[in-house]
Amino acid sequence: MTIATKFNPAEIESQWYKHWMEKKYFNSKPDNREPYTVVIPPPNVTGILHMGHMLNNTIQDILVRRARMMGYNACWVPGTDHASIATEAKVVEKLRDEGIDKQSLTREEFLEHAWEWKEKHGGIILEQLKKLGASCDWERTKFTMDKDLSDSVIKVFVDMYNKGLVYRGIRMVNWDPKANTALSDEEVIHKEVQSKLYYLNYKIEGEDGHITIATTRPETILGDTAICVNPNDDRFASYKGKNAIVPLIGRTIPIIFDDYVDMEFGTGALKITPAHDVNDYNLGLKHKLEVVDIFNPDGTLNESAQLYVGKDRFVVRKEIVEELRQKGFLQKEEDYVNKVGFSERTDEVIEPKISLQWFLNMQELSKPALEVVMDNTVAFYPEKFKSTYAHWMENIKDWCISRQLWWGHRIPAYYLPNKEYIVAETKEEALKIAQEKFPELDLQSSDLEQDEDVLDTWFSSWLWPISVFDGINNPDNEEIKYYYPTEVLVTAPEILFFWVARMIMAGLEYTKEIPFKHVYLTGIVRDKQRRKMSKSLGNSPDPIELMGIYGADGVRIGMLLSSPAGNDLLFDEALCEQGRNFSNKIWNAMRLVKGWQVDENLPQPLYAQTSIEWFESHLNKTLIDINEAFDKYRLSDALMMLYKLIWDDFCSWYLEAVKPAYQQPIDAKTYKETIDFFEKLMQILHPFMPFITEEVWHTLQSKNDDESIMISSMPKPGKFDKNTITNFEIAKEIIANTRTIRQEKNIPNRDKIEIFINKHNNEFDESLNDLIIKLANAENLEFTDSNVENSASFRVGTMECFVPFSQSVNVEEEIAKIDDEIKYLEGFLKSVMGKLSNEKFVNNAPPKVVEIEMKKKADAEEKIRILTEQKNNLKA
RNA sequence: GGGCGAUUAGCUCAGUUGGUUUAGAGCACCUGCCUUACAAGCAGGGGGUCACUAGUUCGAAUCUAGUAUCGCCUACCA
Repeated sequence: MTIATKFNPAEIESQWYKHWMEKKYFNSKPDNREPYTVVIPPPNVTGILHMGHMLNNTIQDILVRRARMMGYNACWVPGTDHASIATEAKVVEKLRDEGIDKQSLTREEFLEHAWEWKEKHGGIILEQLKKLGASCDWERTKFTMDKDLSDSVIKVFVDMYNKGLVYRGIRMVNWDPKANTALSDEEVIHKEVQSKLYYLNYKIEGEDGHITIATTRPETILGDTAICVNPNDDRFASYKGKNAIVPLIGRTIPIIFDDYVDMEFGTGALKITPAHDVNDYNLGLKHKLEVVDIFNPDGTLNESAQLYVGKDRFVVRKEIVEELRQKGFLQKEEDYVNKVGFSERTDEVIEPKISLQWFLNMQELSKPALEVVMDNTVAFYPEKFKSTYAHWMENIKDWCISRQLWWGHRIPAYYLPNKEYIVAETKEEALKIAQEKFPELDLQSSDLEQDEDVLDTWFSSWLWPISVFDGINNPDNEEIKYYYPTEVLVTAPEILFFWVARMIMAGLEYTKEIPFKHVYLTGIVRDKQRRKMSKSLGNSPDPIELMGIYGADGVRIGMLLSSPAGNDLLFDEALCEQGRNFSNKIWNAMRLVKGWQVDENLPQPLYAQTSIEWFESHLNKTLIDINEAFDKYRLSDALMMLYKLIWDDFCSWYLEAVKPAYQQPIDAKTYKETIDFFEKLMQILHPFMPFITEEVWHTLQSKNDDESIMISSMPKPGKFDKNTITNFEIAKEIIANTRTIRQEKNIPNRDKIEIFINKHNNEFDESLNDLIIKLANAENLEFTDSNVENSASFRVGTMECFVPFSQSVNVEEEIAKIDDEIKYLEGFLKSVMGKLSNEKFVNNAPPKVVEIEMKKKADAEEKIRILTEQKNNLKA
């Protein structure tokens, strides 16, 4: 049997994935095992796989595969969300390219195009996840606009309306003039921008004087309905009861007084535009000001503005400044840095706009959702996000849930000819209610007009852990009862509020239970310069290409190696390279083992027996540590422990130790143990590197078609013996030291050396001799009570080891080395003595600590004694 | 403006309720090796007054306060 010297992932990865699918290993049905449920954070249908998905889904797959091997009924539900704004924008753009204007289509026609687009592109990302090895139950794939999920959304909306939580109202909302829709506060990103502060003079009515205000938005003066000053500001006291005149349009507006105004800022006088600024809006309400809305939904000026009608707000800003300057209203302009809101989806500058929208009252919903996180019923990993969460939940505002779009869940509110409206799950039901409520109207179905708007996408995502199991429509169904609450949600901290918090609220409201027990927050994937990876920067590698180069296993390892929970991951292809190298190391270890001839009659050598005992203990101990790391979601730690266990301990020490001489056979017992160890290591590694582990597991020992590492039982840690591990460590240290001596003294590896050990009262496990002789390539190992002439020496603990060599010893060099060691020990001893000579330490420190210090002292003194003696011998 | 968090080796990070040989890992780096599993490798090695200052303590990377720098969240100074 010949095995390629270089591991080639491409060949095996697709083959194994196909095999797992055919065998339905990813599929889950309720049974009597304990469930381990994970719902995928649904990527949106416009997306293609990026590095953030890679990290996120790798983590989920690791957790799910491990749970499956540990005997849980693991179920990972995949799916996508419909992404109202992003998808609608894509479809509109595509139609425009085809020369079709959205406005020329009916809602139904447009939706047909949208569905067509979704069918074509919506599944790309899920297909890409398969390349990564994701062990999702694909038969459960959901989409937020599937019939059952849509019904859930509508049902919840109606229910919340009936409970008085959903209401309709005129509010200042975040308006995206590009997408032509309102947004929630969470969809607005505030950025600092360089802008200008314009000082404008408003004439005082019936006087010669003027009052100067400062504004960053001169175009909004056309919507001004007051000027406001602080009542405590003496400069403006004389303006009480007077009016000002808006430049250019000559509107007369009152000068009002409110201590909201900051006397220190600008001129101390503030222009009030209630229609286009949240604060102004509130002041407007308080002082009963007129509201003049000067903008069209697309950000151009409307008739109410009187001037510049039909022109874009930013064009108008430029032009109006010029006009104001020319006509003498502009006193001065200053550079100014302020924060401006941008749409998360379209990057358009948000326009605060008064409009009639649907809102969800968050006050009551947020309270229990805060509690369950604070008391760790829902545990956050890392825990630090609890405080961020608390801060948001304590300052929560109502959620604007309506969007002026077509793609999404249409709001089930039906308007009647008398301007009343009915909220109901279907038009028929609405009609029935309306007929009962207003019998005098003699209503027909055709009299009811459904609200044109759709719901925020998050209004469907927040039900995800419930709705994928149809728990809203059928609260008592077998699946929701079995799979819910889910185990862990793996997601990015960016959507803690958008999504995580709201899922907890929905979960508690509709199932009376938390939706997940743990929330694992991953870091954000950045490039080496700490920039967030983004399409516009072009700094994100294509994951599919990466997997082609390094293998899916390699990329998975690369993603995980350096990404502790909650810390941003500075992605570097070198990490994937490390992953690939690891694959290759495993591959070659397999080649070595598979190349051995087994001789049934050969007795097991002592060195092999010792090594097996050690590795068994060491493996068990490490497995305990790995399991602990998993319990704390410290996945990188777990991986690193495993990485070292395989590379350093198994390959570099164990295999080298048991490896038979060139072209010699190995004894059957050692061979079997080695295969066992190798298989166990592959099983422990499988969640991290599913493909290569399956391949190696099958190659090591032929398995039948119905066996797979992914459904095998995860090894459980057995007993380990501390002494066995410590003794082996001593042997390793002796061997490493002899290698250093070889290098220093230019003793070729193939030349045998001799080793003499002066134990100086130490216990020494002589069963290690055989192993040391083998790995140090020694002729023999002897014990001595005295100094060994003409040799290089080193110390392991308080044991002295000598390696004689033929050339004459450079005494000065040896003495210098010993002096260095003594110097270090003396410094060390001094720090120990500092403690021990301090009465307070001896009296106050726990006896155990004092004891340790005493031991350190004794050890250091003994070492110094030995070294000094050695030095004297050399001098003699 | 408010809140949260960070600062440990060239880089990315551990350091578990203050004490375990005067700080650990991976990568990178340096030296020597094509030693028949692996140069995508092997063997060995160097490298940090734990941001700064003061304090608490017998003892501080770890606790407290302040300073500096950075990051994230949040807010109505036009």
